[in-house]
Amino acid sequence: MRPTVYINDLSKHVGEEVTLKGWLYNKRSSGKIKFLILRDGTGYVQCVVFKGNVSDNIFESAEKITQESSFEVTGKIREEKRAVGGYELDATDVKIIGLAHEYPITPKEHGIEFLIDNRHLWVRSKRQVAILKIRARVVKAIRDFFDERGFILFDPPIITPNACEGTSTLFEMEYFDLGKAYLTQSGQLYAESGAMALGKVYTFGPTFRAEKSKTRRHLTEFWMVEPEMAFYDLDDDMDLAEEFIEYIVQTVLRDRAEELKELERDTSKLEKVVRPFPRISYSDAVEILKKKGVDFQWGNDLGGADETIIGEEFDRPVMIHRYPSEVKAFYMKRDPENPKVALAVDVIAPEGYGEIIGGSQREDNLDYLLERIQEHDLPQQFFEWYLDLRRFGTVPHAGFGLGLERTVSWICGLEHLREAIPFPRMIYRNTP
RNA sequence: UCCGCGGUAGCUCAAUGGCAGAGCAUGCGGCUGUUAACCGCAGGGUUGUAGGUUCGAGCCCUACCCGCGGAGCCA
Repeated sequence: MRPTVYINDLSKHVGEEVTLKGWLYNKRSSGKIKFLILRDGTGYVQCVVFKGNVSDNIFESAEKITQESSFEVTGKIREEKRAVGGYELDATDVKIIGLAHEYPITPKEHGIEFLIDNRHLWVRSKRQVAILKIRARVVKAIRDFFDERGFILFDPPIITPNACEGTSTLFEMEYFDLGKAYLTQSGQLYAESGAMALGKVYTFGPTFRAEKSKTRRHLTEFWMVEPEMAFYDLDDDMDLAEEFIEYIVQTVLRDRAEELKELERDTSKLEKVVRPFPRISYSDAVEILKKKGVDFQWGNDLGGADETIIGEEFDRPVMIHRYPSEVKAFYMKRDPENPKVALAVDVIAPEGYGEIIGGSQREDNLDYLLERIQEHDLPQQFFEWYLDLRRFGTVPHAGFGLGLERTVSWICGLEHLREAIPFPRMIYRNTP
């Protein structure tokens, strides 16, 4: 039943007769010759049906097959410069498997809303296939990067009893007799526990935010990878972050060049993503904004527009460190040399793609951490286990979180984050 | 929650307050090398909903519904 030959293996079958199975991407015809573009998920190949070469029945099948109908086609493979992909199949047999009736996504342009309504079909289109292949490669690059460097995968729970950072609005549920529970917004606190057990760990999974964000940079469900390392300080954290980003981008450039071309991505901009990345302090960033005429007060958090302005100053991702501790999470360690700032770092992607990494050195002192929890008005009883990590052999440690969809979006040069995940979840949409 | 924009054929969009249209898709016909093929013909409409102004409303006014993008928040 399963196909014996896939389109991306055609170069090994030149001169042979093969049977391919897939769907009709598009059809063009000219009287007694028909061109059927078959796609099978691995590629596209043009199948030529000449009236003289096949029976009337088979020619009729080629005649009535519609866009996105599934079919199998048999014929000899030869090299052909005129055809997309460089190979062509001279059909001797065409069998329709499932005839499609009025496939809604036509070769002409569609609005994003309509396409999202038909996301289950939209994933078949060339552009979406390219994006999804790049996403899968980014995921593998992430795993390879950490696995090769001695990190251990450490899976945090998705259902949590409290808001990890106490800030974001979370999805809430009734958890049996135990009261309210929430979908996780980050695996980080749990990763810290893992780092104390295994040294270097990373978590990788979906996270959830119930914020009513309606922008092209937000999803309510998105994937995040969060490494956490014992005995790392902020500088070590930044070293790792830039090596990590360089690795992901260079891997995709090497292994997914064809897909980037399909997306018409300007790869010269990605080629520049090599270490070292510029590192500036928050205070330096404020100076840049002021020089650019932005009315900005030291102490405020950087907004999306501010990040874009700073990002445009550099041709590679920029690391902004030492933010005012007031705007950052309770677990971030304060700079011993300046308690007004936290040992935090955000990595801003170029070309206006914004924050792709947020990280910090964690507060490892029990008393300071207790103060932070009180200042942030957090329920201490939920954090006792987290405080135990400071009670029993505390060490300096650091980590960061990288947003998968924002990274894919930047590498692919997408207009909107929702193309970077198979089934995006947004504030007013949970279908299909 | 606030601000801005939008809703017309299956899809993308036109239409000065005066006969509701085009391209794509679909159906039929033509074409032996097409590259979002092309050429001809045909079917396809409660103009988001409700009300109002007007001789006449897709267009102007009011309310509502839905969507989009931005702010805030964040990856």
